[in-house]
Amino acid sequence: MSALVLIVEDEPAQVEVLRYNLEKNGYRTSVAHVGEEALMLAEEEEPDLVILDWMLPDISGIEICRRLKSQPKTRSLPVIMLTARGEEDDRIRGLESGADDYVVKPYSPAEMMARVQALLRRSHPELADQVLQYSDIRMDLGRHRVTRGEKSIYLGPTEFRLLRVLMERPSRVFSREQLLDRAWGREVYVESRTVDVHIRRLRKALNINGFRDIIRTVRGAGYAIDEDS
Amino acid sequence: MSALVLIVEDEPAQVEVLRYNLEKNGYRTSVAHVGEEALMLAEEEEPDLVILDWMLPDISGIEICRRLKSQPKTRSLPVIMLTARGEEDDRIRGLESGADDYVVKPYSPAEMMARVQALLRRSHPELADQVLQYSDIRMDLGRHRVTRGEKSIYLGPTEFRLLRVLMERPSRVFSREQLLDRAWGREVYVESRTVDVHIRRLRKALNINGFRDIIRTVRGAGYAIDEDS
DNA sequence: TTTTGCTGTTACAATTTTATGACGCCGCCG
DNA sequence: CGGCGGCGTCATAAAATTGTAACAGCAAAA
Repeated sequence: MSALVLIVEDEPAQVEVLRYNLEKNGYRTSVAHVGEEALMLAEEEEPDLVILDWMLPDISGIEICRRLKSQPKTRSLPVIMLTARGEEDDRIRGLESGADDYVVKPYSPAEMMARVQALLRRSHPELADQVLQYSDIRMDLGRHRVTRGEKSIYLGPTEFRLLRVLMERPSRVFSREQLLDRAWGREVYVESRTVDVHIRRLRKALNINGFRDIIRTVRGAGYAIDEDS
Repeated sequence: MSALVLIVEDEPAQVEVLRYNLEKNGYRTSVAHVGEEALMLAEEEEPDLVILDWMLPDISGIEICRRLKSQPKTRSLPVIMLTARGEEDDRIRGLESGADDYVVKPYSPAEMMARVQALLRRSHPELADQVLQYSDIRMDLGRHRVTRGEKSIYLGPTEFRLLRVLMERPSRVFSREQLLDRAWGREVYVESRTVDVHIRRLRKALNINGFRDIIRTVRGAGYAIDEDS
């Protein structure tokens, strides 16, 4: 199970940027467009973190933050405040209201992700592991676990490293030599055909009960992990 | 999706050279002629890299670079500074202002492309794959994938290499011998008529559902990839 | 118009590349 | 020590790719 992040933001474009980046990093997301909804979802869905826009149609971000921090159930829920300008004043008021961190717009996605991870590490260390995700496959590197859909996938060490290499750059085709380099290590000498066998083992594990094969064979070139064919 | 490169340059001729070369390499481009526009586009369009001329009508390149580097949102946006002369002084000031690389005019397009790719590889490895593009055909070499319009085209290894050779120099006519050299390799001996057959296979794959034939036969000379007939 | 030389197409067998199943070795843990 | 899981290699089956020959069409030259 991965961390659930509640996004509270009324601008659809902003929501999409956040959602895209969060999900790419393996977090689940939930969205509230107005303040009331935010308070409700914070109770109902028990998110692990909230990204809260300063300006909202109904209740101000500050007020929401204050209310979250006054309720026992949501008190320890980390909040990242999203402010339009880096004005000192806003920053102070934001932190006074109990926000755990704040980010000024415009921000870089990487920066935001770093802060999310930092806060999560503080509150729920077990949720902050690095996770690779592609299509319905999830790799939790910290826990060394792979899931597809809801199913948990068991992989041997070599298959795990192999999948990791492929997942780090989805769609890219890796030659057998490149795969040997990256998943086995430079100084190991094994037949390049051995890769075939491990690809086969990986496929077998991944395609457990009827899942579509997600590893693409490129004749004369190598393998890639890919949505289609 | 390919990388978007913002060109900031007031001289139309320079812009065209850059644009032509960037697009040939599969990048999308966006152009600003003056500094203000550059800053705006850098925010609005979220380019993946900026090529920034030193001398501009309004704001100097250095100043723009400084501003880009001072904003959180654009801080990690790689900048290539374009300077008129290779004066040491300018170079130092350019790098001081935060540019990630600099190129002196006159430069070779190949050099510029190499630098663009190097910087992209550093910041967004997934966008740095080499892509050949001509008309509506796209070849993503890293993904080993060819598309025409929205359709994905499947090619065998030889057809893929053959198309690559043709795409690297659109409109140029290659004799069968040249094609054998480049797509098959020097030391292979095969009948030159074999090229015909592979050209046929390539055409068949490329003209999937009603696309116009883009391979031009030049009687007595060879083949070329070309917009018309 | 006829001839001649190229090119387009198709079918097919040979070759190359992958997929798969089996086997034996090795190291680790009980 | 014995069993087990993981790994690399091989042998063989299965696919995909490829080179050629043969013939039909077509274009340009005579």
